Amino acid sequence: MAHFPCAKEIDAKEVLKEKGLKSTPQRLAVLHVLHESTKYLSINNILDKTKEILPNTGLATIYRTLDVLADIGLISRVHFEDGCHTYAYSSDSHGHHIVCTKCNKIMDFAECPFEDYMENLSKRTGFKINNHFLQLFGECNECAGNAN
Amino acid sequence: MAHFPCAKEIDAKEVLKEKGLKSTPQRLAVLHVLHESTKYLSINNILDKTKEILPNTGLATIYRTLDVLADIGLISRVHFEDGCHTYAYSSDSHGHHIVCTKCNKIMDFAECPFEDYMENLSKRTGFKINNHFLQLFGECNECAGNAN
DNA sequence: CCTTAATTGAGAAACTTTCTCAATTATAAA
DNA sequence: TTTATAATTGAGAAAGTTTCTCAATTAAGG
Ligand SMILES: [Zn+2]
Ligand SMILES: [Zn+2]
Ligand SMILES: [Zn+2]
Ligand SMILES: [Zn+2]
Repeated sequence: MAHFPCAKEIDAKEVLKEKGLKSTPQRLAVLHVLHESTKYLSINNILDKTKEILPNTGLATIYRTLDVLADIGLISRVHFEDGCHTYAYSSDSHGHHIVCTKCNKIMDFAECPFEDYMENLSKRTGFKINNHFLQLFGECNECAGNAN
Repeated sequence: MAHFPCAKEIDAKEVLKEKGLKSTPQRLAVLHVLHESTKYLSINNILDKTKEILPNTGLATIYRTLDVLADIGLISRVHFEDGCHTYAYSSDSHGHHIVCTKCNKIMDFAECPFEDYMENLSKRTGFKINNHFLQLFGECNECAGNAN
């Protein structure tokens, strides 16, 4: 709630406009919730936090909004080996995530180690590679430091 | 159906035994279905194909079996940017997949380009990286060659 | 063979996601 | 400013997915 709207949310209005989409309070609120969080959030996490800003927000709107924001690259879906459908803010359209498996903290890193590797792999496999999905799991410095 | 059981399925019996799990016809049939397929398969794909071998197989058994096989590394879950929960055979426990987005064909490649990169990234982010998830999307040689 | 604990099938229950539609609202044109 | 319009929303119903329960079955070891 602290600083709303912030620069990122003003940018978002531009992106929405470019795509011919409306800048609704619901969309900005959901984006704000994800932007403010250092952890990945489930659908229900997002609904609850969005309702703190806009109490009447409906669940269907959350689903629709997350699809819209993910499609235009303002947020990312976060996948886990045994189930997915959580979401996180994405600071960069080519952002990969590191997830702390202890406290759920999430960090995105923009640079990508794949550019070279791709061509090589393309040749060997015969696949024309268009896209990739990378996610790292581990422990953040706080959690790795703690004995618990 | 062609060659059942094949070498891979005999190996699977060993792995199940090591873990104290029973080698049931259902588990071997599901593994066979995934092993035989060149494409990733949804839960319902797997149920249908398993029923061709064991007609009474129940849906709950498919869910339970996929969890077991994935936990012991004989198969992998395949994730997509906008939804997941499909499955594929995994020839290697550190196997990453390339998925053809036109025909759903899937190929796993065992070698991993990350070993070096990890340490570097660990230092910069402060995360202790334990695990990673990588998947590539593109077009297989057949699909890339065809105009359609 | 027996025994025993693990596994299964079936359907119920719980949970998640999508759909429908009337009411509302952001936007741009007048 | 108003006004017109198409996009978006909330609510609840519907559809779809996953998990649970439990009696019956069965794999595996003695
Ligand atoms: Zn942490
Ligand atoms: Zn990348
Ligand atoms: Zn293909
Ligand atoms: Zn790897």
